[in-house]
Amino acid sequence: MVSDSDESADLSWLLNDDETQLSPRIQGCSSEDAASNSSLMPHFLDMGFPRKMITKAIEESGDGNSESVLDLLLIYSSLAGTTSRNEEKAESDENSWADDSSSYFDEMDLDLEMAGQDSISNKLQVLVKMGYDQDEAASAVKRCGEDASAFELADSIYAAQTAKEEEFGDCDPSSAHEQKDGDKYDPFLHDHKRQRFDDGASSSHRNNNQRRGHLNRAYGRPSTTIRHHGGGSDDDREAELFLPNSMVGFGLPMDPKRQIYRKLPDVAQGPPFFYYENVALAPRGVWDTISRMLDNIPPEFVDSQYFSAACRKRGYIHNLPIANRFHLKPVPPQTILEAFPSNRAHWPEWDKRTKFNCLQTVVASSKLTEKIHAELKAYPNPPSLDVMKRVMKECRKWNLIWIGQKRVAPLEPHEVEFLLGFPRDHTRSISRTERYRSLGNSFNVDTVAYHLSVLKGIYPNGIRILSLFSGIGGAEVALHRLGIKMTAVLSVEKSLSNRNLLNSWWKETGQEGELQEIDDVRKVDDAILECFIRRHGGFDLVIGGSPCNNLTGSNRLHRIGLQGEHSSLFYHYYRILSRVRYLMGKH
DNA sequence: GAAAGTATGAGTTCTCGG
DNA sequence: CCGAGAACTCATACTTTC
Repeated sequence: MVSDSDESADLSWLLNDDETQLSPRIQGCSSEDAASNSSLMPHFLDMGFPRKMITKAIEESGDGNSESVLDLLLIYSSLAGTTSRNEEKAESDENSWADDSSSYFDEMDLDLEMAGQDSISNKLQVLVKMGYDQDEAASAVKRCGEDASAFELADSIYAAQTAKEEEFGDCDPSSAHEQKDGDKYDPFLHDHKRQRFDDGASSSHRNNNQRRGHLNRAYGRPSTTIRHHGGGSDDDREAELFLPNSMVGFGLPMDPKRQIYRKLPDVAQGPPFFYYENVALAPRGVWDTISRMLDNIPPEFVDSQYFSAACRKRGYIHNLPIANRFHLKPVPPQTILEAFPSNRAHWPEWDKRTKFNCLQTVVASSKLTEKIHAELKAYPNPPSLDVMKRVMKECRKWNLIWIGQKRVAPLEPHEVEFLLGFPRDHTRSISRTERYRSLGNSFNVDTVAYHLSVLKGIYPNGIRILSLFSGIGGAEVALHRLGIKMTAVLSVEKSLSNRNLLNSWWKETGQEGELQEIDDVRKVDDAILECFIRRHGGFDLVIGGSPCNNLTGSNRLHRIGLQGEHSSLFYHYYRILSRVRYLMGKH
């Protein structure tokens, strides 16, 4: 859920005013002094990084440039699994950030090794608790080795079970390649054709071989990513973040058997629960960074085509339970013609689409649809293969529907609302252009509701939420449709018209809870958070999707990654979540 | 000044035939 | 296994219209 139209992000909260003059000054003096005197310190402290970590990062960065310092901090965080949550521990434990820089990485590695080495009996116990057979668990240990984490072991058992199912099940191997419309759910845990994400080194790291070596060694620990253990030794490879071939996440409502089990790192245990969303097809390394910042939790990649008649490939990082999810009712139409039956009469046979592509923020011009109409009128029915191909290309690109003989048109705003799971005319209060933009930036309600459904049992008396980048209120609508009462909502949204829209919806739907709206994530500080926590006792859920403008392929001009003007607001999501955890721990 | 209209690819993965 | 082509993507900048 993003409102990015006018969201101009600067990084002033982590930069100093005279940051440009900072580097020569730091280079001039030596080590600690420069670091501790640096005015970058308060900014990074504010983000929740431990003081010693920041000192180390400033020293190591050499040039004192805030971006490279931030990069280093991200790496350290991933190595140490450190967030502001264990800030006090890190601060008080002198050894955790030893002054001897030469031993720094060794210590990190040691810590991680220790963390990964639970006793075997403990792991077996966990697996049995997860519902696995003792024998299955034992043979998984044999397969994966004694160092494997409980999560890896569960992965292995699951893969073995699924392999067995496919071997003896009723799957027709010949149909395995007919998954054009994605009705075959590859359990992504043992999909060998998965796309590969970068190893986590951002472009600014690529020329630093030494640093990258450390990164490769430590990144993708069992606790953070799924790792394969094939039978042969050459099947073993470095753990990396993968984008699954079919994005079914941790299981789908219509396929309950394909659930996976996961164990979250202790630091990630809720409450507060959190839920973060962004585009799945981001530039290399982006999801690695986001995952590292958010407790090293692997993203759940889901294509909303499994929930509606439109594709929407998104990644979600959250610490919600994943057992006993349920589907929002009524289940929306799953194909284009089920969604818009009245268009069937005009739909030519040669348009084989059953799903729309991703609903974006702008729609086709009338000039284009007129051109298509003119072209089709000039030819007999059916048109030549060549014309057909050209028309279909435009139809797919712009999600056009057939509204008359040889006539196509873009979806109406209320049709987009319908496909995304919003009530009709949810966005009627804003201009047509703005409706398309806000809807294109929004959640798919059914998908998000499926993930959030587990909260219903946990919070029968209602939840208190912090909604960042609220947009048109996809999270709120999802919770409302699930029948989860919102006792208090702190919503942050840049666009005034979207804020008004959410406010109207809040009143119209008779919400009893309190809705507080803020216009900028950069304004969300401890004072605001503490005020809410004092009034309401805390937050149960921190939810939001930060701007994707600099990540999406649709952006031809500024697809520059997480450091982009808009997408860098992700760091505020991280900052605010960290502060919420810290402040709630204090109370 | 707000709203609507229009031209503007790259980067990456997927597909399929050899 | 490999390579060429198809397919897809929460958009931006500028102009025109109202």
